[in-house]
Amino acid sequence: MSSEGSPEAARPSNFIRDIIIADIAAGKNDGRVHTRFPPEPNGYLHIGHAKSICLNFGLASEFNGKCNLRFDDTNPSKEETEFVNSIMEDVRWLGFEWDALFYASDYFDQLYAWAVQLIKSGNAYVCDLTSDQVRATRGTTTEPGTASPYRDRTIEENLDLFGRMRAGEFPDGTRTLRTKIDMTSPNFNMRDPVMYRILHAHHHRTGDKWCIYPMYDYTHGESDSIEGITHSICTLEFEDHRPLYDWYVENLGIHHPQQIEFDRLNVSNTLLSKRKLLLLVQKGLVSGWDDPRMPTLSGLRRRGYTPEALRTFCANVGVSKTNGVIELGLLEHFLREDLNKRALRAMAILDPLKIVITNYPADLTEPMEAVNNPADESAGTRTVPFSQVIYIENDDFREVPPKKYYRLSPGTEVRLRYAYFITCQAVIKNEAGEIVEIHCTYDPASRGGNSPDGRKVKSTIHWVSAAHGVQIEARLYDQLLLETTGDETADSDFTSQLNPQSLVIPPNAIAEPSVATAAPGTKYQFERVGYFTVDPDSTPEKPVFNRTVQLRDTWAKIDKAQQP
RNA sequence: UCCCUGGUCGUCUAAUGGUAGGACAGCGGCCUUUGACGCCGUGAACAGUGGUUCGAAUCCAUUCCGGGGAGCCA
Repeated sequence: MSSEGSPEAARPSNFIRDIIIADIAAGKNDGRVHTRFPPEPNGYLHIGHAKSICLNFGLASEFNGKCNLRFDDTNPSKEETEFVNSIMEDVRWLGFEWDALFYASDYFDQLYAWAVQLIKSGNAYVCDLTSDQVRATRGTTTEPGTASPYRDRTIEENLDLFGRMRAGEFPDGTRTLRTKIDMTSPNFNMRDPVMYRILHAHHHRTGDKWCIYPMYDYTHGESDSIEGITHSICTLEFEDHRPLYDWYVENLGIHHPQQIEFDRLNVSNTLLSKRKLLLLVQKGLVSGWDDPRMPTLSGLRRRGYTPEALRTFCANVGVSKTNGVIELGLLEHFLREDLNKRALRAMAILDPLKIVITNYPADLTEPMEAVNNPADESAGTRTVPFSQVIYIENDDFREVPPKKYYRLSPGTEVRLRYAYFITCQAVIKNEAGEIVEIHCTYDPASRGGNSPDGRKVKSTIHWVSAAHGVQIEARLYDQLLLETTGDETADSDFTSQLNPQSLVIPPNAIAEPSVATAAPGTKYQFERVGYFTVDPDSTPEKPVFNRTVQLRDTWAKIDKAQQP
C-alpha cells in the first residue's frame, strides 16, 4: 500500500539534502536542522532569491527543523526599511513563514565584544592604512601580501584605538580593525581581512548608535552561530570565504555551523543583478520594482505568476555546483501548468476584426452558456451575450489562407466558441483596399456550437459581441532584454540592450463583459490568447490586464516554418 | 601566472563501482467546441587521454574547457 506521491512531493535529491541526511544519521547537532535565509535589505527579492528561500525553508520543513529570516544589515549606506518590508512580504507571499526573525544588527554589541576578545588574544589589530594602501599591500595572485606596519601594535594600543574608533574620534576610512591571519595565504580572504570599518552613517535600525560597522565575513558566521544554525547555505561565490567563516567561529570557540555553497539560479533572458535592477528603477526605465517586466517577486506577482508555480519551478531546477542557465521556458511551463488549473476562461480580442452576420436578427441578443474552467468543473458556467455584430481576432481571418490554415477565410465555415457555425460570404474593403469588415452567414441549427448534422469544422474561434464587449487595456509583455543572455552585458551600456517592445498595449482590445469588474490579481485565460491577471491599476471603467504568459501556439510555429 | 571550484542529451538534473534515467525544449501521432490542456511515441549525453578493476559517468593521473577570487560590498 505504498501511496503515490504527488509530483511536487517527489523531491529531487540534491547534494545538500544528502549532507543533511548524513549529518542526521551521524547524530551531528543532535539531529537538529536549522537553516536561515539571510538577505541584505538593499533591494527587492527576485526569482534568484526564490531558489534560496525554497531551499532553506524547504529543507527545514522536510527535516522537521527550523528556518530563520535574518537581515544581513551591516552596510547602512545601502539598506532601507522599505526593502526589509518588501522582503518579508515576498517571503510570505511565496508561502513561507520564518521560525524567528533576526537582524545582524541585533548582534552588534556581541560582535563588538568578540572583536575585543580577538584583540586581546592577539588576533586582531587596528590598522591605519588607507584602502588604497591596503590594496597595494595585499599582494597579487602570485605574490604574497606584505604586513601592515601597524600589525604589531600592542594589545593595549589596539584596545585603545578600537575604543576610540567606536567613540567616533576618527573620520571615515582612516582606520580599520583587521584580523591577524596570514598575509601570504593564497586565499586573499585570509590576508588580514578587515573586520570593522568606520562609517558615520545612519543605520535603518540602530540609528546613530554606531559609527563602526562589522564586515560581512566577520558577521555572518557568528550570526549563524548565535542562532544555532546547523547548515549555512549560500551561493558559490562564497566558497573562498569559507576558510574565514570557519576561522572566526573556531577562534571564538563558538558553535560551528557548516557553510555549504550551491549554484546561484540563472534564467535565460532574465536580468538578475540587483545593481542593474536598481538602475532600471532609478533611471525610470521600468515603472518600479514591481513593474511586471521585472524578475522581482513583486514584479512576477503583479505580472500574474503564482507562488505555487514558483515553488514547483524551484523544486525542479535542482541544486548543484554547476554554473548553469535555466531556460525561461521551464519556468513558463510550470506557470502554465498551474494557471491552467486555476484560471477562469473568458473571451477577449486583442486586435479586433468586425464581423457582421447578415442573416442574424439585428435586434436580437442571445445569452450563450460558456464553461469557466474545463479543468475545474466546480468553477461552473457563465453566460456570454451574442448578437449580430461581433469582433474576432484579426489573426483568425486570412483573405488568402496559407497551407494548413484552418480559421476563417472566404467561403470557409468555422465555429464561434459556444455560439454558432458561421461561413464567410464577403470581404468588405475601404477605398484604400483595407479590410474593414467581413460578412458572414450563420447556421441557426448550430446554436451553442453544436454540430447540427454531424458536419465538422476545422476551427473554433473566439469572439466578443460588439454591442456588449468592454474596452480593456491589455498590457502585453515581452522580455526586457534583447540579448539572449541575462547578466553578461557590461553595466555601462546594458540599458541599450532593452527591448523596445517589452511592453505593447494594443489600442482596441475588447473583452466579454463578465471580466469588467474583476478584482486585481484575478487570473484569466483569455481563450486562445494567453493568461492574464487583473492589474492593480484596473477600474470598472477601464479594466487593465497584464499578460502573464502566452499559450503555447502550434499554429504560430507552423506558420513561421512555412514562411519563405 | 596563483588559489578555490565545476564539466552527463539543446537546457537543467539523476546515478554514489554493476542496464546512463527524468523533466523542459524538439520532432511525429492521437484527442479536442481553445491549433490550449491531455495522452502516446521518438531522436538526443558521460569533455579528451592514460591507468586501477571482472566491471568506471563514478576511483587515480594528466590535458582541455568553464565559473569565482586581490571591496573599508554582501
